[in-house]
Amino acid sequence: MDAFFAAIEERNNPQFAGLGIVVGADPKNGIGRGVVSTANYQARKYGIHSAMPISQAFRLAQAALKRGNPETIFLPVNGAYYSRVSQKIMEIIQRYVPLVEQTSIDEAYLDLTFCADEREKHNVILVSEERAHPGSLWDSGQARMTITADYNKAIDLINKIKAEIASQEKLTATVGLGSSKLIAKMASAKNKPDGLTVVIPAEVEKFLDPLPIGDIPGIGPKTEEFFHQKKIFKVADLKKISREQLISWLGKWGADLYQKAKGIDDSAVETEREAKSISEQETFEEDTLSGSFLIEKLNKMVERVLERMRNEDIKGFKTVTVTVRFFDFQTISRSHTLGEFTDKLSILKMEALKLFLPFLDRRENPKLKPIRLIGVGVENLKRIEEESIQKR
DNA sequence: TCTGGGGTCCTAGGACCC
DNA sequence: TCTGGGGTCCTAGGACCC
Repeated sequence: MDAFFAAIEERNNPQFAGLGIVVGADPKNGIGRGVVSTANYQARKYGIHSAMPISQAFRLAQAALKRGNPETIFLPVNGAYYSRVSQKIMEIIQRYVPLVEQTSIDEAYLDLTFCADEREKHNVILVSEERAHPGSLWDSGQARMTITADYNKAIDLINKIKAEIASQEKLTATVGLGSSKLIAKMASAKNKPDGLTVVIPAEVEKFLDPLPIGDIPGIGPKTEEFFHQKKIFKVADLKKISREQLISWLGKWGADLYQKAKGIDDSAVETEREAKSISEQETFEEDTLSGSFLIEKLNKMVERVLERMRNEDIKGFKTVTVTVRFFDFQTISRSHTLGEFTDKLSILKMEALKLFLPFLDRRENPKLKPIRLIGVGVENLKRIEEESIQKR
């Protein structure tokens, strides 16, 4: 979905038409804590973007206004409402596509292989095998025609879904169509907003080669900087590095990246993905060492974690983690794994407190640094009673 | 400039077991 | 006196994603 949170606010508030919209923390006239969640395209013109400190966004908006640009509206994140809109969109998609993998509130992979009929499916398999073993079939006109027919069917379907999202929800999406999740995802980063980018198998390398390595999902600022030091800038440069070299630099991820640089990705579209952890955290308006304040916050978070656990039908947890971030952003976590599963509030409260208390004195906090954030989480989750597993 | 909140996956060392 | 190899689990931290 394009600028999802900001687009929803814009849709619901016609009086904001033409204005900049920034959804995120309260800027409090420039002294607010927190970051931008989503900026609409008008606000992006001023250099405002996701994850930017809200104070900086506020200053950019002020400067833009002085230059004669329209006003910028700052709005809080209404997560519960955005989730409901997200659900409606996923329902629209599922009316057209049986296999859908939702990866976040505003993104999903759609398996469109059913757009090929049996005969065509056979040919597509031949072609993808050919990709791994280059040879004659690659340029066969028959194979290419088949793919074009499949892709045209898929494109028609995508346009139908886009049109229905637009008419039902008044929102736009940008879609990438490709022969794997990797290619679809990278294609969907192009032609925003309201776009559709199609990369047919024959053009995968032509598409990837000129892209900066940072466009590959999983390459973030640290890995990008590492590669720049090695004079590797484009996917075409990355492709020349041996598998062994990448593994020695990056471990397991290196083997994965070696495949990705060549456009190879055989990961499946997974419909059922279950959360492996549940956590809550909060950054305070002011850094503090007040025990009564922090313990009260901790207890509230523990209650919310357990409530969410129950709402999601999770029967118990084994591991508790407490996170502390100090005023200087140093972040420390402490965790403890219990001998058996539990869903008891008293136990979670006790365990969280045991992990947290040392941070209030010199045991875990020798310089008594003020605390900026605390968090609580549970993992090692049990979803259903053991008996029902047996029955299934 | 001053850095949210909710997640996933990977690594590495130590304990422990056979 | 000088201590293997392989596996699993726990803990802490870090990179990354939306």
